[in-house]
Amino acid sequence: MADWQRTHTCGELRDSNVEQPAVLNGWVNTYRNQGSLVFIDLRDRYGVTQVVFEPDNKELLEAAQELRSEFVVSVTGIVAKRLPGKENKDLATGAIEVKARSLSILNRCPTLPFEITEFSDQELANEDLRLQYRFLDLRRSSLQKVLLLRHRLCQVIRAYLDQHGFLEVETPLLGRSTPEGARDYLVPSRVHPGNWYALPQSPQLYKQLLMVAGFDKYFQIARCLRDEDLRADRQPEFTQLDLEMSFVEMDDVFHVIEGLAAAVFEQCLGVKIPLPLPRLKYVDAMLRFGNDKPDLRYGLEIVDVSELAGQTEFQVFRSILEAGGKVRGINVSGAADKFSRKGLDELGEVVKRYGAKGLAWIRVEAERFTSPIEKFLPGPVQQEMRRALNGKPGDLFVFVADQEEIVCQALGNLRIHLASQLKLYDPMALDYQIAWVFDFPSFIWNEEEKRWAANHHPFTAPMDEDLAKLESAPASVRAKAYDLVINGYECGGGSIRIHNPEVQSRIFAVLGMTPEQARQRFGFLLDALRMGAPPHGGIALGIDRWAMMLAQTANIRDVIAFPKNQRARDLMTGAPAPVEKKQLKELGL
RNA sequence: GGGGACGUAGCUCAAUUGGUUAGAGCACCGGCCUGUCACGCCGGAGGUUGCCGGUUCGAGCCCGGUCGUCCUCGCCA
Repeated sequence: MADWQRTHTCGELRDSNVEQPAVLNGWVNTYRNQGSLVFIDLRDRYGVTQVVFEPDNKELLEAAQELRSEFVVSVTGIVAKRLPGKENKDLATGAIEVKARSLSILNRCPTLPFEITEFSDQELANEDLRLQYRFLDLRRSSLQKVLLLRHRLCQVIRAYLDQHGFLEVETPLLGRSTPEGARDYLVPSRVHPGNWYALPQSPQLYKQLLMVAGFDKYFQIARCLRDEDLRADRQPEFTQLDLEMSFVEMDDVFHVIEGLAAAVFEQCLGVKIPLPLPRLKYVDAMLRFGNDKPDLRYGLEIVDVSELAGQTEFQVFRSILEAGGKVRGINVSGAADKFSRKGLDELGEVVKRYGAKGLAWIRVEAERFTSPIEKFLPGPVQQEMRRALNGKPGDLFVFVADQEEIVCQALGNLRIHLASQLKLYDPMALDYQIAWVFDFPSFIWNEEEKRWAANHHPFTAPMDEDLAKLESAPASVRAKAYDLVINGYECGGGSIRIHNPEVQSRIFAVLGMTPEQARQRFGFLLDALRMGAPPHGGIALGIDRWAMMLAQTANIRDVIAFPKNQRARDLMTGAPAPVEKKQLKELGL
């Protein structure tokens, strides 16, 4: 061992180490020069330890005075109890300090583009600057904590699934493009000019083939790539816990994942998740929350008042109902005096962003309503309305009338907006409302391409009782598909798969694929289904989003060591970047 | 591709209605300091107000364009 190498980390020295010699390696976190006395806080990923340079060794003191933030140093010294009253209770190592005997500067550091040390009252530097120098940003303790949490998450998953008999298997990154679904990232083949690999959107087909091969419990922590536009919770490459089981139905998948979720929150955060998790049908989620991934940390449920609206004299309501639309509302409890006319106008702007024409509102008072539409509401209807929305004096009712899809979108997003504006939940509380959403429709109509598209993916099994309606009424076919929702984020999704080649062929047909196209694209799957495929199903959990939940951040870049920016660029390396002509030539491009 | 927000010192921000030499804190440099811990005190340096153009006696501020970043709609089986 070289004489500069550490004997302890910067987070481990305690009272019990007093009078022992120690060598610490780390970064100068802060530097305090008092003339004849220099203190430095030495930092590594385990913690911070105070080192003191005293005047008895003039040469060493002078060397210490050269130190600056983020120098990498090795300090040899003796662990000492701090002077009485000088302990630092904010520091795990705060009872002691290291009295330096020698100092070796392993590397110097210029003034950095931004400061590493985080202060509560100082904003972080711009994110693009921090992404450009991600290796510096990652020195921040809050990011180190997040990556630690993410590591713990993956360790808990591996341990749990191993204990439950799951086998971790890797599947290819270079595969075949499947035109259904997201846009593929393509990789040109040098050996086969004009031919292309696609990077996987998910290991979906491979894991099904593993089931056919008999690996009845499989998992993989797999990178997935989709060439679509980014969001605060979406990166072009992301990580899924991909999992599949044979001889199972929905409840079996739910059971495994519920146990896993409980283990994750217990072991990562010490939070107990009550099981079984609540289950919500898709139609109910859309009705009550306007959203298939509802945030269940707060109320503000949506109530259908179409029938009552039909009994009013309000032409806006009546004409929309006659056109087959819906009128739905939310009781914003106790909010009657929290919104001025201007505030209500702003809520109207929110719903307009989602296609609604406007927002009707009622302030609930003891005896009557105050509202621009009050005069259109007969007394008995007002009483019924009050009852339907469980209105009390001081409440605010808001309504959107439109086609059902727009009502859901508008009120669903208004609900989210209101909850945030009225602070109906604490984003920093360890409050996790986890639920299953199931009973999804199998197909959605793609107006642009004038065809049915798979709502989940084309390998999702329809409900047995809906099989007969596959060709005659695709819209009414429900799927054996399910999503796992945490605090308003879709954190997982899966399904029972089709294991019957005929059903699979019928699905391809509904999706507008000719048998020849189906065979050309998915022949290997159809063969596999013919050759002894067991019933199977599974799920994929979004690891990045789980990490976001654990870390309580709304930004996916916070939980990825080297993320892309919103325009899919890596600001640190500059990728994507041009390549040499020679490289293109080799690829026949 | 559409909508919105933002861009001022190395960093975070300020700059009244368009009006003097664009300020502050942190960081940086020099000096002082024997118990600091976001040390303190004194002094100093640091600016193409993203970029281009326009309006004006005068632009950080108004207008047009452009670049960049974030949020969002579309998209994400």
